Amino acid sequence: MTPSDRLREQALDGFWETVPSLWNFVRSYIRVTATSNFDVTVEQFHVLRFVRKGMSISELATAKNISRPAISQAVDALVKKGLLTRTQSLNDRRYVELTLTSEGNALLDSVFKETRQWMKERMKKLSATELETIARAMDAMKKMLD
Amino acid sequence: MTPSDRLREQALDGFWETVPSLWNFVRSYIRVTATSNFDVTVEQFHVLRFVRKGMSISELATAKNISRPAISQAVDALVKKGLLTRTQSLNDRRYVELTLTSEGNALLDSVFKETRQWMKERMKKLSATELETIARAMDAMKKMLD
DNA sequence: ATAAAATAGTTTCAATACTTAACTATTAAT
DNA sequence: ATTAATAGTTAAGTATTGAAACTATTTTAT
Repeated sequence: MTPSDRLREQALDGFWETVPSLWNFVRSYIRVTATSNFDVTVEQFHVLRFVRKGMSISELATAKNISRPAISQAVDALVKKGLLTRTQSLNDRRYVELTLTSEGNALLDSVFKETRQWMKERMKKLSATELETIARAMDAMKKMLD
Repeated sequence: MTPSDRLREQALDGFWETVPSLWNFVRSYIRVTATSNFDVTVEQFHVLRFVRKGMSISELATAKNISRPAISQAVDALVKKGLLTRTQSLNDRRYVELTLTSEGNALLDSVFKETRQWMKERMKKLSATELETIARAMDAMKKMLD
């Protein structure tokens, strides 16, 4: 085991002790906020999140690892709720462009804003140095995605 | 906006740009490993994960935000697959103790080992300094959970 | 000590979500 | 000009989920 091997192990241990529980914690907060303030499930909320990023039906299916028909049906429900709209793409008419309605956008904005506020409050426990370390660590971790 | 307010904002931006996609990425890898090497869904895999932590049916339901009956039925499926067993607790006979079988333990070990190896490989892109930063950042982030 | 309340889990059944297979419409490739 | 590939939908069957009602056990209150 080389020294840099040991460093990787340490970072990895930290990752597994922290990220899954923290993300689960944040997700639970989103769940409660989204389902109590608005009539959407967490899954529907995440569909809206991906739609705002500009994802198509197929991309959504790949990203969420569920079938295209399942996404198509989830989109149906969101269209019925008035949170997004379908329009045929002009460039390639096989595509359906998903667009958030103003209600859909407002919903996402509201949930995100509230979650961010809650997280910022929790971050008050951290020192300036710790906050800087986190910001730098996040940049480094991004490289694992390429 | 105070200076430490700005630091919190920066750390928060980093969090949102990194953690959801990275965790999703890792989860996808686990999904493929668990479902292709073994006959379990990701959800079932996560149930096994929580069982190994010693969680009861009710705790599992709370942690995963689904109903007790749903967990009870998911446990049924895992018992039928020979991955875990139910036994009445001796201390409090209302409780059902969930225990992984050797097959269940082997499955978790195998998936975790493979995932860790894959992550370690990806971490080779990172410098020693970056790895140290990540390890320290993880410790700091843990404090947000209390 | 005993009745009432609370807790842990299960069963049943109806509602929801998901998958596979077959389909339409459109674009790309040979 | 066919053929193949891509994007999405529909339909039908399967599997997950949650609400309500239930058993068994333990705790609380009287």
